[in-house]
Amino acid sequence: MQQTRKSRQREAILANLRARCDHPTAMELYLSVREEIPSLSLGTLYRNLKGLCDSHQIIRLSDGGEEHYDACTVPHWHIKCDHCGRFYDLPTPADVASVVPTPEYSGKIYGYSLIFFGTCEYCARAADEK
Amino acid sequence: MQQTRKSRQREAILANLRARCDHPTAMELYLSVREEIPSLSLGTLYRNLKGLCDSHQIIRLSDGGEEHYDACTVPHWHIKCDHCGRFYDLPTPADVASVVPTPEYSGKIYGYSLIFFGTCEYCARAADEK
DNA sequence: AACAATAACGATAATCGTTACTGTTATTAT
DNA sequence: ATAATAACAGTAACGATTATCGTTATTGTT
Repeated sequence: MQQTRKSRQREAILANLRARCDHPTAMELYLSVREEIPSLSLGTLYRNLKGLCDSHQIIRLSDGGEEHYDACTVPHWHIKCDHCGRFYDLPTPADVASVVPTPEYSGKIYGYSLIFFGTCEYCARAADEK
Repeated sequence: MQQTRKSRQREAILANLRARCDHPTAMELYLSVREEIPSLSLGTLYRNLKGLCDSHQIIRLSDGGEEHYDACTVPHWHIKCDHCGRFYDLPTPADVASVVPTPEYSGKIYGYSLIFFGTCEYCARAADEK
């Protein structure tokens, strides 16, 4: 069995991720949590991220390359910026469940990931200013 | 400049991917194309996959772990199976562009990736039979 | 409160998909 | 045919993630 006991490390990781508005990579999160727990091991971070994902306390965002993590588990959409590679939340319809219909399928579907591609507002603005 | 000349290798890779209905990983595609061109190098495969993606001739499907590739560039949705890890096409609304609205956003959005999660019909059937 | 069982840790090695490098081959324009 | 160089095969390097292992800390039980 895993993650049956509480640990200072896991609580710090989850608290850190919840406190921020970006969608950090494992390394970004690692460097940040290390400011509170300098002895934190990278293996511990990955192990806890995996457990937190498995227990649906956090969400993993994928688009090739590094994974990003999000502590907000309410269904919402993201944009992945081509320039800076970061993920940002998008204003998501309140009735999000009815906007994207679950397709007819003989298997089982329990959720989805919707990632828009483009240029984030910050990179777009920077490009305009050139 | 890249991919200005044609090559037997790239043509074989693209033809192979177009001829199949699954969404193979790089290694699955590699093993398959090697049956036609035994000398094919893995580096050549990756280099061409990258170029074909950049020129929008094929699509890359990501959900952590390995990348999968799809030669069908018409917008359509996928399901990623939790059990076997494979991607499958989903019946996608004909008016797909109007189903998912492009969110209000001050950056630029040019497309999206919609991946449903669940159990594919084959794995779901196998589980029922136990 | 001390003890025993073991989940979780820190440190580090291993894994593995992907990318980069290097000398050779093949395509394309002249 | 020739020259320029894109693309290749083979292989080394890279980097994010996972696994291993001996130690530490949490938790239920005396």
